Amino acid sequence: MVRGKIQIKKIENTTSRQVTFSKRRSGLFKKAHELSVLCDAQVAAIIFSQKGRLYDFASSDIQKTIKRYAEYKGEYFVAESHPTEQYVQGLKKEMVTMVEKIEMLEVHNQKLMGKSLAFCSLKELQEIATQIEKSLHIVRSRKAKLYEDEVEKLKAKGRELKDERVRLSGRVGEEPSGMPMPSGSKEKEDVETDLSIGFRPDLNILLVP
Amino acid sequence: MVRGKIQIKKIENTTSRQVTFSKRRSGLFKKAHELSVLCDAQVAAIIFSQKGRLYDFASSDIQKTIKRYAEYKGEYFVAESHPTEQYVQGLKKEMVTMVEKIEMLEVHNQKLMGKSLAFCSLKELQEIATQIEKSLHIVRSRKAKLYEDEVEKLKAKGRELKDERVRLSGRVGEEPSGMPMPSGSKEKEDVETDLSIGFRPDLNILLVP
DNA sequence: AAAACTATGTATAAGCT
DNA sequence: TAGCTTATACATAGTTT
Repeated sequence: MVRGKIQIKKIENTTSRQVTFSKRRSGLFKKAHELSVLCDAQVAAIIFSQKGRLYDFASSDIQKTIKRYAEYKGEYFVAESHPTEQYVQGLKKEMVTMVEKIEMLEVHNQKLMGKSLAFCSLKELQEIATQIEKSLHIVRSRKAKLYEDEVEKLKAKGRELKDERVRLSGRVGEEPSGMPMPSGSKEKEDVETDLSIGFRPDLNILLVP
Repeated sequence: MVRGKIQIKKIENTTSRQVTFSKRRSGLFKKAHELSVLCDAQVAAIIFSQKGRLYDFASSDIQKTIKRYAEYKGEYFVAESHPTEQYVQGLKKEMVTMVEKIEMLEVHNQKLMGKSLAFCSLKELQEIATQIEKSLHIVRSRKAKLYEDEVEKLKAKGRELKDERVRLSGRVGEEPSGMPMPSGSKEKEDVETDLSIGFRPDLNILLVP
């Protein structure tokens, strides 16, 4: 039995509040349903209880309704745990960093290639020149090393061939009707010349520091 | 006077439907408000009329409520005009391109600085060396040009100062009781020394190619 | 805690202005 | 079209089971 009209303010008694919540919640959803049917309207209602539990009602698909609301209002609502505007901002920030890095590298490259020097100070030019000289030295050393290795390989190959020839000569002695061999000195010259040709033209450039 | 209980189905009479919509809508919002106050709940209601007009109610900020709903359900609601997955994919693709460019530039830089040459062929080393030599030549030319310009400027300044001195000497002759002036030769020496000091130490480095 | 009850307040359909 | 009235249906606070 209702004693009199109630005040619309928070019900302090927990049990009573929870009961009222349950009753009025279903009443609200019933009214929402009736409104949607009677008047052919799209209705959605979302209720979070004091304890944080969600109750919802929608006359049709609640997602569609919320989406329609978002479009109507030109806003959007995103769960924190999903790829968000925040995430996109992060990507963009990263891209800005990368663009800066690319620009930095390009400028550095340009300077190392002797371009875009118009606004360099003498001091800066000196630093660049020093760096380039250092680089040149390293590259030339590396080239020289590679060349030496090649020469060593060729010499080894030459000795190998010479040994082979000696061995073959011995066998020729055993079998005098073998194919004719060129004289030892000529052969050696030829081998060295042939094998050197591929590198000699480079030597002036490669080995003059 | 209500004749009897009504059927919950669409009201066909347009006027009557609109009146009912208006009445029940405000009734629903009133109930929603009461529920939120009595039970300390977070309540939001969204209604689209048949004509597509939006009416909403929220006990607090409706955006917060919808966002909370999105988080609770792990869903998100996006207006069509907002950044899509497609857009994010585009950004990522761009980033891949940028990463590749950075790597390419870094490798190029390294080679120009004489690093990471271990796997370069002789031919490649030669190309790098040629590039570096070209760069060095350009940088040195530029340095020489800058230096020449500085020297020219200094010479001009020196001439200017000399002229000034000559003029001042003339005036001293007109007004013998003026403040004492240093001797002409001493002054010229001082000026030239001062102006040169800033550059002379660099000259040896700058001009020796 | 949940469901049922019931007296009473509230919402509202239809009529009226 | 809107606002007021009023009879009636409906919702629900407080109580009981």
